[in-house]
Amino acid sequence: MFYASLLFDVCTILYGVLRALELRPGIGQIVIERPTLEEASRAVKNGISRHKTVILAGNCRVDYEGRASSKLEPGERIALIKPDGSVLIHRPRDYPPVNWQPPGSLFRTSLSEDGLHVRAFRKKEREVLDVTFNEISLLAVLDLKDAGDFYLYASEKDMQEAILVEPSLLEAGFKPITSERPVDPGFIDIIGVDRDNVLTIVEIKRKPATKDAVLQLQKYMDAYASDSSRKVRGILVAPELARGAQKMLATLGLEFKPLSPQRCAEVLKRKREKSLTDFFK
Amino acid sequence: MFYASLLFDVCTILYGVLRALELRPGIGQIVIERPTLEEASRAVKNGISRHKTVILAGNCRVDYEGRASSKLEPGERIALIKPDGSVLIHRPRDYPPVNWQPPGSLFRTSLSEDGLHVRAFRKKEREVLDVTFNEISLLAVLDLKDAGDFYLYASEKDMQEAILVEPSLLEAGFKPITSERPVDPGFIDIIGVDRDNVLTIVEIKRKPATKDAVLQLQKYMDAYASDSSRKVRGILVAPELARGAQKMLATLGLEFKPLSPQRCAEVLKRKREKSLTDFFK
DNA sequence: TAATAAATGTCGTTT
DNA sequence: AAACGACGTTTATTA
Repeated sequence: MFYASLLFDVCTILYGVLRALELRPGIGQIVIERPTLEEASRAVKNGISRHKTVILAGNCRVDYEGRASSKLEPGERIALIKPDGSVLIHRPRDYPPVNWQPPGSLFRTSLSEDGLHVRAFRKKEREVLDVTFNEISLLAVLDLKDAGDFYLYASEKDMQEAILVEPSLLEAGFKPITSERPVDPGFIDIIGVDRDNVLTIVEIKRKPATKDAVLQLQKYMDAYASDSSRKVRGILVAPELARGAQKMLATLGLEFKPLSPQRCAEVLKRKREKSLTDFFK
Repeated sequence: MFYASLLFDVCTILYGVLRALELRPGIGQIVIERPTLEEASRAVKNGISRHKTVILAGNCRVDYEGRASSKLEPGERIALIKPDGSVLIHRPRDYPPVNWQPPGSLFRTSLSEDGLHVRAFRKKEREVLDVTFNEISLLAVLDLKDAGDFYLYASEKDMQEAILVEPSLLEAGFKPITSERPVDPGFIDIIGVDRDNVLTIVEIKRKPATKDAVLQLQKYMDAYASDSSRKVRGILVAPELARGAQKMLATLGLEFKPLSPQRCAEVLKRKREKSLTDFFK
């Protein structure tokens, strides 16, 4: 056990020495556990100037001055500095960063008797973020290559909007009248009339519609059937019908229109592009 | 050079072996560069179950399914997993995470031929975040201790609100009438009457008030003096008066009330606590 | 550049 | 549990 520990320390020291001499080939990243503040200072400066992604973990205090002021007393946190000039200070809890600076920030790194200062400031906005580390447990300078495409498919709300701007997504001749109409149990997604002027109630689900969804639509139907003897159609819109929903739908005399959130997203995108094209011609 | 590289590799391997055997004493954190997926899997599982903070950097794809759906194609990112069950996926650019999961998420980590899967899900919200790493450049399991207090001092808006809910912050007997009133050049922060029913215009600054602030208040005064012969008081509220402002203030017959954003923040906090107390009694 | 609307907004407080 | 408002909101879109 003792020898293992000793061996480990020897390895760690050699590792550190070689790292400091930059003798490790072809890595493109720097990772140092418990670096000295001097080591960290050099690496951070170098990393920021070369537009790398820098991670610092350790004991720090944080001061912010801008639209408001804030002071965060010492504790162990993670600082994430990105090549685009954004900074995030994360405590070991909570989703939002406790302090931050948006992209475009400028940096000044310095050493003092207090510790390692990293200052991120935006001149125009007159905002300054100051992080002072007095102990660093982890330093990482990473060279992240990320060109992956990001696709966000529509939420239920977006599906609703897609049908409103392109009613033929539901069926030819459909005309929306209102949306988000409050009724007894909740909100009807869309109310409109079909090509034959028949009142049509639309319930939208972005996932395979279950029996619950069918019942929900039926409730809305009941609310309308009660105060009117007019014929009313009910259409359930969803990417697909879950098992069991088909039979219930048929029993209640309701209809189903398959529509995927992806499709809606595409239609909305095309509409936006079209309106942009129209604007320029 | 060759020997240095070789030596480095030997150190790295020994380091890894000793790490795997958990023979390193008294560190409380695990940091591995370019771990195997198996190593990473074990460490991540262990780290999450023991409520540590986990950082993973490397090539991954991300899928989200919940209120919306999203797909992020492969690229190098940083995953931050916190002890409170929050997850953040950060690309090497942008302030907001490209994907995330709020606190309270549950985790399932697994290995497949695709790579290392980390799934963060919230059952109640029916939201699932899936991150799949096929290559990991850095793994860190940190034991962050953070009990530091965070103080956010009020913004100007908050100072306004503090005076509105606790008018005696300005002076005894003050009664606010309107806030954010639009006038010719902009908005008057607060209009009210003092204990003698004299119309009072209040301009708030969260920083030492400069001559500009005095002039701004004077403009508002003029706007009111023009259509009324009533006596009107003008009070500048700020933590202090900047050099030069004192004389101008006296010349124009305006007044100054020192008030710090900190003080306002305290008052607001106490008010909130009080309303909470009232609720329970 | 300023104003407006959307967000997987999140995060509180209040009803 | 749902509703309402605030946020150092941030972000993108549009005039």
